[in-house]
Parts: sequence; structure tokens; C-alpha cells
Amino acid sequence: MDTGPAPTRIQARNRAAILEAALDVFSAQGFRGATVDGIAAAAGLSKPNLLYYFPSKEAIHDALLAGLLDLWLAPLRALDPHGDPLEELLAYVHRKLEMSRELPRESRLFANEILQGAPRIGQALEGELKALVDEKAAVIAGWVAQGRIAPLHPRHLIFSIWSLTQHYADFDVQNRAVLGDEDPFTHAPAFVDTLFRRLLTPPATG
Amino acid sequence: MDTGPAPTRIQARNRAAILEAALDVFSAQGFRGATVDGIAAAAGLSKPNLLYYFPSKEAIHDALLAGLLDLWLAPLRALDPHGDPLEELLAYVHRKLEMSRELPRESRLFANEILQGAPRIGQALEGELKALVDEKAAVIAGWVAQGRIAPLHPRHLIFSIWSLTQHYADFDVQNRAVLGDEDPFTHAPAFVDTLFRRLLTPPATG
DNA sequence: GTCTATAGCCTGATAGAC
DNA sequence: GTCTATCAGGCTATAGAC
Repeated sequence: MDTGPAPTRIQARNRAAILEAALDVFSAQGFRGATVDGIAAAAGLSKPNLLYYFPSKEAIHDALLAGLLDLWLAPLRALDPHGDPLEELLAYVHRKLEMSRELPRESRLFANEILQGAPRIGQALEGELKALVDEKAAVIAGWVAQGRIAPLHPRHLIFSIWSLTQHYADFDVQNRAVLGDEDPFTHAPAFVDTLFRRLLTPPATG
Repeated sequence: MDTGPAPTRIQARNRAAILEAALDVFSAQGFRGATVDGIAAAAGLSKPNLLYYFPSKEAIHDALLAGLLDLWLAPLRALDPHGDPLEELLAYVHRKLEMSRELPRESRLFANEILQGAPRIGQALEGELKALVDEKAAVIAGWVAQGRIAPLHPRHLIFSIWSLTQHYADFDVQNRAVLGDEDPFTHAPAFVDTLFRRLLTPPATG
């Protein structure tokens, strides 16, 4: 009854520790910069032991990216076509900014992958990502057509939300160098709120 | 008269070819992902011949980054305190966007370095970059105080200009995946122009 | 100045004892 | 399941001929 292939508690724990350590290392050093030894050390395992759980370095990386995409798209997926346009979009912006604060390693892992030409998730970008953006861009275009938000290019609006919010994770080192003692996240929420409020609010008719 | 250490025409040409090739390779694969062999092949030289011109792989990378920082800061440096605020800032935005279009490799080289914690240019960020941003942020704060542009956090404004414009270089693959056949740069200038115009224009007084 | 050949190191992955 | 020991390949850099 206990000799089957059911995953042990230890197995689950070690797999999780490996993925956690790998996220640390891959996001900070990129795929090529990372070493299996480094990941194993960070996970508290020996190198061969790590390779008992994952067949290769690439398999660890793939497992991370596969789990990441859904997490990354969730906030956009949550954009409600039947909600108030300005509220929905601002809520999306704030969720994304919160993710940059809480999950900067995930953001950097993603940025590393895109920056180097998306060799491992290019297909997902053209498939899953494009489909979702198409769907939500149509919603935004509808809001524009109804005059409920100011006129703008829906897909570039989405790009601007991605770039502004993820910048606070991906370029954190630079932001801190410029700001000195001030934490970048102290004023970021108010700033992006102001920016998108002014961008999206249609001019008062009269 | 020709036995001195004066650099030959061939020397200058080969050095330039190496830096050009290195920019290709480093920006696409990161420092660790790049190989000296790959750079040498792209430059049309043998590996030992390349190492005759630069003592090490790191020396090539350093030479690239050193030449890059001034180029990268030039548009912000050109912001004229005595010009029209909205015009000056929009001109800055468009210069940066133009650089993303014309020099995407430089943008990606920089992004790779920042993303991985700026191990090689951290000092320049806290020195040269911070000093320039401090200076220009004071100019922007003055414009805000005079009511010539809408109130906002000057340094976060600068962050937003960086992130929005550089996004078109660094995340180009993703943008193209989402847009399909449409070139990202077709509508980018109009979009960022609209965005910053709405952000910066003070509400009409009445 | 440019090449071939190679030294020496690092790294991903495996063998095999326990 | 976990370890020590090690292989095999790829990499940076150098030696030495031309």
C-alpha cells in the first residue's frame, strides 16, 4: 500500500525547495549565468540529489516558467468587461504593481526570458498571451467607442501598464540608486494611479 | 616616424568590428551566455586574434558599457531648463523612443546589466546617473511649482519615461507576438505622445 | 598580427556505494 | 534518497609557430 509511485511528503518538500531556490538564482543571474551547483546549494541539497528530482537544469527552468505564465496573466484575466472601465483598469494597474512589489523575482525571470528573445516561451506568447490580450483589447476598444474612457490604442495601453508596473521590479536597482534613501514603492502607487487616471479620463464634455 | 604606438587603421577597424559584434552577442545572450568564440566569429576573427585586441571577455563588456552610459544619458542631459516645459519633456520622450527603435541592442545590453543587479555599473548609477537625475528632477519640480505642468513626482516621471520607451526595445519580442503583423513602432510615437501630454497638461484654470 | 594547438578550469550530468 | 567521486564537454585564455 505504500510502495506505489505516490509522491512522498519529502519529495514534495524538496521539489518545492528546489523551485524556490531556482527562482532566486535564475531571476538574478539568467539561465546561462545560473549553475546547478548554485541552485542545489541554495536549496540545501547536493547537486546529484537535485538531479534526482529534476532530470536537467533546463527542466527546472521550464517548470518555473510553466507555472509562472498563469500567475502572470491572472490580473489581466480578471479584468471585468461589465465593471466600471476606469475602476477596472486602475484595479488592474494596482494588482500588477503589487505583483512587482511582492513577486519581483518572478518578474525578473520573465524579463530575462523576453529580453533574450523568449527562446522558451515564444509559443506561449503567440498563443495564450496573444489570445488573452486580443480578448481584453476588444473590451477596452468597446469602452473607448462608448466614450467611457478617453480614446487610445488598447494594446499599447496594455503595454504601458506592463512596462510601468514591471519596471518597479525589473529596474529596482536603478530606481534605488536614483532615489537614495527613498523606497521606490512609497510613491509608486500614487504616481501610477495619477498617470492612468489622467490618461483614461475622457475630457469633460460641455 | 611610424614605429611608435600609434594605432593602425587596421587596429581601429578590428577594435570597432569586435565591439560591434560584441554588442550583438552580449545584448542577445547576456554576459554569461555570450562566448568569446561567438563574438570572434561574428567579428570575422579568430578567438586568439580577438584576445590580442582585448585582454579578456570582461574587458570587451566593460568597454561597451563605458561607451554606452554617456550615449544613454545624452537625451536627458539635453533637457533645457529654459525651454517650454511640455515641449522639452515631450521632446525627451520622443528622443528616448527613437533610441529604442534605432539602438535596441544598446537598450537590451543596459537592461541585462540592471536586471542582474548592475554588478558592473552600480557605481555609475549612484554617481553620474543619480547626479544628472537630481539636477533634472529639480528643474521639473520648478516647473510644477510654477504651475507650468501638472503636479507629479519628478523622479517617478523620469522612471515612467524610461520604462515606457525602453519597453519598446527590451520587450520587442513580446510586443510583436501580441500585435501580430502590426509593427510596434507604428503607433508607439502617437501613443506615448498622448500619454505624456495628458499626464503633464495642467487642468485648465477657470 | 594572425594563426593552430592546447592548457586548465568550470559545469552539467552520471556511476555506484550506502 | 542521498552521498562521494568522476566523466565528458565547453569555455577562457595562453603558448608558440609563422
